[in-house]
Amino acid sequence: MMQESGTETKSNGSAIQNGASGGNHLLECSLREARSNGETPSVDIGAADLAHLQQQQALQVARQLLLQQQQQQQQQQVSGLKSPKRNDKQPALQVPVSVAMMTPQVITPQQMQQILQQQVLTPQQLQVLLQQQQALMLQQVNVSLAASQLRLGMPPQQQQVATQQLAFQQQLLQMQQLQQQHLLSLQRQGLLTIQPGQPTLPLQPLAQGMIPAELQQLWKEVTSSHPAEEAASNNHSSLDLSTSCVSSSAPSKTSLLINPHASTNGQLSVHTPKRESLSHEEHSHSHPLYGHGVCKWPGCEAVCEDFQSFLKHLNSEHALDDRSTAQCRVQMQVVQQLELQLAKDKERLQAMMTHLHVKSTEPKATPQPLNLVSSVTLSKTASEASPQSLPHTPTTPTAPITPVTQGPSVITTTSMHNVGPIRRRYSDKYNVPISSADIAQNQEFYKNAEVRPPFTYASLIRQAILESPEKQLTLNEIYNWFTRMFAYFRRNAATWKNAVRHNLSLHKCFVRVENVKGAVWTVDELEFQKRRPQKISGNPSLIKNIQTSHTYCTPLNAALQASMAENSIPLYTTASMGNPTLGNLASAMREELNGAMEHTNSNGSDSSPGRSPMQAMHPVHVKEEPLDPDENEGPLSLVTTANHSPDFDHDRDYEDEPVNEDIE
DNA sequence: CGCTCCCTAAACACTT
DNA sequence: TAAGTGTTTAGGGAGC
Repeated sequence: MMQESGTETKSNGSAIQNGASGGNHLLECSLREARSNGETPSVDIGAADLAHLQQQQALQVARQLLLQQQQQQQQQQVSGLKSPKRNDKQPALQVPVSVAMMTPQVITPQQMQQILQQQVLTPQQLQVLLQQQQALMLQQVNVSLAASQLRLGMPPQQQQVATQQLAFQQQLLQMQQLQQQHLLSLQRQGLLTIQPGQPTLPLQPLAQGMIPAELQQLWKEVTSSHPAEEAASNNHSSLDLSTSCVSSSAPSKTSLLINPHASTNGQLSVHTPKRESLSHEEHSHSHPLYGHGVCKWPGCEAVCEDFQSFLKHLNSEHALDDRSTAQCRVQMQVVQQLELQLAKDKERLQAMMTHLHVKSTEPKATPQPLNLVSSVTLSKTASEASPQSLPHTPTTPTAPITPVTQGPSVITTTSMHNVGPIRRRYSDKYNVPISSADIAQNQEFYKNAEVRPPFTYASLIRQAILESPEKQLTLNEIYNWFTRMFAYFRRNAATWKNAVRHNLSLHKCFVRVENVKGAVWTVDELEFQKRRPQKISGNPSLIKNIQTSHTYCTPLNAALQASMAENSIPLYTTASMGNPTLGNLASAMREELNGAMEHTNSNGSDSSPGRSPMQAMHPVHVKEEPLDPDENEGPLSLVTTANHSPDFDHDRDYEDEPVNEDIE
């Protein structure tokens, strides 16, 4: 029925311009890529810095204990965050290290030693304290996350801040990695032994009042029994420390100088006072305790002109004595606790990933959730996420997640690639909002698992087209996109291809543009938006989650985004293709949701002020085929970055598979 | 219950 | 002629 008019519309629509935002797109993609790789824009953290971090932790531990002893009970849940305002112009996460330095604590080296020698630092205590500190950091991260989520609605300056916060998060990750390396090295050296039975404490949401700076101070006091030297090193120390601690908060500013020498996997302190080892390492300028002209002994940071002087300093100041021993012990425990914590976090991560992967299958009450994922691809996906994880997830469903993710019944193709069409799946998902996390994850997931994506053909087609540099694709290219992005579509080509064609013809939102070489398909965003409204209306949960800020064509990017928009979020506009960073993906998604909300409210009245889908979107008359049959790389790469899945490469498989057979 | 969406299947015409 | 591309029609499930 709509056909007739549709046909005409289509031809007309083709006259529109082609919102080629390719340039932007690429740029942003590269940005995203960088971020997604965990690369910190302007800052690097060296092992030395890591060492500092650990030192601080140790200090905190020690001090904490002292306090505990002195005042019986500690107000464990101190006022949450040290840094109240995150939205300030200042990098939200500044750790007042330098400030702390000026306010010496009252812990003498003797005290510290005492503590250490008395074994006051039980693993549990250490862990608690460490966790508290970590919690603080996590809080900071969360805050920054929250900030980033709001970014879209922020003024430019604030967005910068948010960006910095992102950088901070990445640094944290880096630090964790480094710490891990460090721990491993320690283990190798036999300096660290892990007690298996050690209880692990749950990460506490609220951080103790202690801040890194204080720890730093503590360390200082404990270690610096040499006023003169301390004075000399003070400058440095404060600088270095700020580096290690604060760097994150002000990446751009601080621009940490990580000395290359110090990049020795953080085999710091533990390496200590062994002369043999010293001489051993003498010939290598990369002494773990020496870097950047500074002694890297925990809390020391004495300036040493050259390696020789450093050795001298090391032997004289950090000889085998009680103090050094105590410090070493602290360090060991710190490391140990960190390791435990790391293990725990890893476990948690596994569980999370497992849950996310399986969850989609849960709702279906499928006999074998795991099997949903094709045996072939599963291995891949699963292995990435978690080794053995998948199986036990059923139990994990947590309140927040499970309900939300419930919708998309994943149809397994595994055994059913012949079975093919499973209808209800779609209906299920329609009303189920897909969380950003889901999407992000699912993207990879669908690429590898032969699970039917919970998106309509229309949305997928649209996404495919929008992701292409020219915002237009030939039918064949669309096919390719499907097979690349979804393992599921590497099967039953006849079926889904027919569906694709059907959708292209049926929906007015898809405009066919005649080309010299043939025809390409473009998206008429307006039309597309029009048909969205109804679906979403029934999505209370979605609406609930939606916050505010209308986003104009937020920068959602990934293929998923489109799908997302399709399924639950109407507002998606191409104009938004210009996209921010991966880090903002989540926030972007949220924005998307917001948009959807509004859209819903306005019920398709594509009146969103900020966006102008048509302009940005509409295909211009195409005179020449933008993409070669095999030019899929173009759109593909975009997708890849967009998906923030750096490892997109690994889904090469799609190429060898059916794709070829389908595509001549 | 009717409407609308969406999916799948398939027939048919046209083009390459 | 075969294959690919587009268009239509039909039937069915599902949510509102």
